[in-house]
Amino acid sequence: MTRTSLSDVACSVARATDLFGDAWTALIMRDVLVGISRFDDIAHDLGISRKVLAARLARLVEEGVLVRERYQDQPPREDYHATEKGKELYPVLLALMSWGDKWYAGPAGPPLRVHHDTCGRTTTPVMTCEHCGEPVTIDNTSPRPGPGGAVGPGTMVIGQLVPTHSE
Amino acid sequence: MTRTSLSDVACSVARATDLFGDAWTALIMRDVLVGISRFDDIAHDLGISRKVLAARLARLVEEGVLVRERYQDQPPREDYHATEKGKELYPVLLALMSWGDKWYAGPAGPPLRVHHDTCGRTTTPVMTCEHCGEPVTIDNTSPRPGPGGAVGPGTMVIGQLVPTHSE
DNA sequence: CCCCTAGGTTCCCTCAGGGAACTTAGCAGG
DNA sequence: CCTGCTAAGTTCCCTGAGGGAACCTAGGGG
Repeated sequence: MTRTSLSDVACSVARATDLFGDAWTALIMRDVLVGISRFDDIAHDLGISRKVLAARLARLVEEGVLVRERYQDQPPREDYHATEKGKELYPVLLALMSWGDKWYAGPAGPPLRVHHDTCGRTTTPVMTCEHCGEPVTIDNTSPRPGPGGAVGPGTMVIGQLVPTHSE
Repeated sequence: MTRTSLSDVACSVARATDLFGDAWTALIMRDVLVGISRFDDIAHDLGISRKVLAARLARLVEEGVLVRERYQDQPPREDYHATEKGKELYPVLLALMSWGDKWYAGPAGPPLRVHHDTCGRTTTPVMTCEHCGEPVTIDNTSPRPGPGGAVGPGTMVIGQLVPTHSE
């Protein structure tokens, strides 16, 4: 398939998707971030093929999202931990989880809750503006061309939309 | 491949990933949300195989994320628009974009900026707690079992982690 | 001596994705 | 009238990625 590599496209969604837009990668990151760090544990937890898991982990290490660390010497054993870059994928997982909770939770409610240690409450995370703190939605934002080029899939349209009408 | 359907797993990340954890789906949603609504336009914009695009659109309509609407009668032509459920995927895209901007933007900066109409500024969206408004990160949160069952991949670990030590 | 554990690698098979040609249906031009 | 264009798919064949299970390697332990 060669999966049409998207990393060269001038769109950060495409770049992120090139790595993260894989059924397993998100779940592997969830596991690692939640504390499941060993190969066999992840494999068993997800029911993923060991071959695919090895490939995904190698890719994630290569991308600097995970690090492979030796946790004992005799015999040598390695496990995986999130780097800063990896930890910052947490909001993506939260966004996915919130959406899944809202639209797919059964009558019993969501299978998992997130406790916000800072304020001591169960939280539903919200995407807000760093400046005003108000929620950011599709309806109260508009795309603008950025400095990093405005060509390629998707971005091309922004150049057409914005100058004419700010919709 | 049958891709090991994850929708039956008691984890909202897995459920969302089952739909969204696909290289193309995120990009299709980005296009539709940004105003690219016609089949040929999306196909051309993304460079996606028409066969796969038809399949993804059908799936998204089936899931209630998009609606197929007739925009002219003679000849009959249909395009695609996001439902409320679809629009709420926007935070997921924003999270992906923010992450991609931070870690993959070239020296020129991000290819696209988001203008927050509410406050009139270019925004970097942040995941915050709905209660206290403070940022939500992996380090200041802890997972708790929810009402919707605590079995299945990933969730099983929460039950082991939380009662013993809140790490 | 054999087996166990942990972290992979190798094998074969199937099926999803890529790419391009074909289909359908109305309208437009010569 | 015949040809061509547009938009939205559908069909075809081919490749290669994912699933599943067996195998490999290296250090302990009984």
